[in-house]
Amino acid sequence: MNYWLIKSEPDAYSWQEQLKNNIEPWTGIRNHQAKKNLQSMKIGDLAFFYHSNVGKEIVGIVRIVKEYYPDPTDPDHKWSCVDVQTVCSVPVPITLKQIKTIPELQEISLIKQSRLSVMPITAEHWQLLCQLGQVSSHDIEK
DNA sequence: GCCAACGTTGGC
DNA sequence: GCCAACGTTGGC
Repeated sequence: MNYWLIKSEPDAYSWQEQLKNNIEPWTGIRNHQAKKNLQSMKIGDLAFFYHSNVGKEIVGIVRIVKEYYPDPTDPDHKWSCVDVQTVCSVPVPITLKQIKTIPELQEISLIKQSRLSVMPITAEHWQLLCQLGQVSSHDIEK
């Protein structure tokens, strides 16, 4: 079981839309490092849903429900995507500002590689972030 | 293969 | 709106 964080600009695709859609193909990734991360995702993996640019906070949790397959939005058929399903909202959204104040979280890619849109999160960081967001373990059971 | 110029992301 | 950090393109 791996943990991830995926970014979306709410102007382009927001958590509110994700709540409505429930299952959504995570398309449009056009960066090699992000692609590598998408490729490593397994069914059942969990990912934080982060609002970049507007909000700048972790607002939800999704589960990977379909592994790496060709991105239908790529005319060149070079890039791929995964499907994610809504798991739950984060009761208390975790802001970037807050993350920056926590010494244990200074190493996460969200801070160290601010441009990366799909990144791994360690189990330790995942647990800590869940505590901060007051996500109960009951919320993320299958 | 190097590097300058340019484009994009995303925080501030 | 600005800018830092990348990524990409194209001339040499």
